Amino acid sequence: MLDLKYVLANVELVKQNCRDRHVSPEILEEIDHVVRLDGEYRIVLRDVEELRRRQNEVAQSTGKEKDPAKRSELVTEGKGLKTTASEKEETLRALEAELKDRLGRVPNMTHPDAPVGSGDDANVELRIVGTPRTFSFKPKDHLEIGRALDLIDFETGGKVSGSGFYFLKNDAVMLDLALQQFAMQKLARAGFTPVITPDLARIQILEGIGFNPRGNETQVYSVENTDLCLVGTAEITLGGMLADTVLEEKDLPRRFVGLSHCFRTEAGAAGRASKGLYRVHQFTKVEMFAFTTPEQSGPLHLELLKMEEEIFQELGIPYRVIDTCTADLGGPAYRKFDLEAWMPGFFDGGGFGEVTSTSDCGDYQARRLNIRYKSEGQKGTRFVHTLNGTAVALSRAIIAILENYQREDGLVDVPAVLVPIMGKTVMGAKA
RNA sequence: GGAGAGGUGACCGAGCGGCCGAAGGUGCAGCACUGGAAAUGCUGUGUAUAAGAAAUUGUACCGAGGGUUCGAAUCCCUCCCUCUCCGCCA
Repeated sequence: MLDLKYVLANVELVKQNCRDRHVSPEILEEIDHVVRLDGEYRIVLRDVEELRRRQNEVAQSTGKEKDPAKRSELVTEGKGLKTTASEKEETLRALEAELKDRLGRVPNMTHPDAPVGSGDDANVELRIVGTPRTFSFKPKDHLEIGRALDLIDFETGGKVSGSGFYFLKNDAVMLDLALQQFAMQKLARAGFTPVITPDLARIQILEGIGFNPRGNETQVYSVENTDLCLVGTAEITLGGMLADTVLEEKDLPRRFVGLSHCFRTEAGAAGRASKGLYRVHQFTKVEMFAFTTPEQSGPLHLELLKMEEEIFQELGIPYRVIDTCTADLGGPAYRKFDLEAWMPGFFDGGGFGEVTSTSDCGDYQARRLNIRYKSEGQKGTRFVHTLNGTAVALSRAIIAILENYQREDGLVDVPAVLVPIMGKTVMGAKA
């Protein structure tokens, strides 16, 4: 959620930002509604506060008044005030709810260096690291490899849970667990606090992070008859962890690395690059999350990106770094970098596929989650900045490893850094 | 799941329906005392929001949401959470 005061003072900037982001035209109208509603809200608020002031005054003097006649006069006035006030308060509440609802739909402002535009043409490729391997044979995609080596079973996933679900088997299980270990250990060493989070979270927390659990285009599974949703990422639970708290500046930045299962309905994603493990309803993810001061967020964003790059460098997988254009930023993101790994089976002849991303969300999430910090010797509090970044999304990392490390004999080499964890050098060999 | 107890400020802990944004303590900050420190004493110490140059003043907040009342931290209802005991269970 943006700062209401900021929006009111910068209506044109906020609108231009929305145009840059190619959000739907209704959002631009929301901004006008916000301005209008704020005006109405202030007028009613003034009335309500005046009524309450008088109410308090009357209530106090009633208590002190000994003369029965005067007393009952005051009681009568108090009764009247109560009726008027409660009506006005209802109006006020309605206005406030609508205001917040509409304001919450407006996306975050954008980093001045983020490329403006939409689509892959507008995304800026910052660098390519590593060289895609040349195969002396025709490389398979991860689906073929997975089937041939009995590593991934989509048919059974479909039978048991529906399309988009799968069973990992045999060495794929070991690979999945090894990647979790690898990422967790690396980040713990780098000063991130390891956390295993719940896989469900309250609607309110989802909304604070910027998800929309309600509505038909939701990406989120909800649990019937509760206010709980299956999380789409540990970003939700990690961010929610400190909701409604006030931190000390000296404790910032705080870095966490969380593990959770991630559930996504992928509504409306049919037809998009969705082969095999690339777009699934459930996967496991190791996620970085940080709470910082406004001054720290920029540098820390680069730190998260560096971690993501190191992980893929150590795994020996070529990748490129994308500075995400305005239209592809999610609502809460102020700036976002994506890592796209080389996947030899991605389309014919290979291609880059997104494997991780890291976002600097500024105070957009902190405002609605009410996460603040205070500085020593300074009065008042400020909202923290939040950042998130994927360490490893297991599904897509597995694609990259299977496809990049496949051998002519059909087996798959284990990346060197994972050998000590997996305790073997080759995957898929019959025991 | 059953029975009971409880949720108050950074923390502990009082609180008769009006004088309670809330005693007292701890912690923290400043000042005094000291060669310096400890101990001691004094003073101050929530958040948000509106008005104001500021001092200050108004409003809201004692788990959340409703209700009773002229007036609720205090009474009633619902929900959430924590603790203890019993049952069940990975």
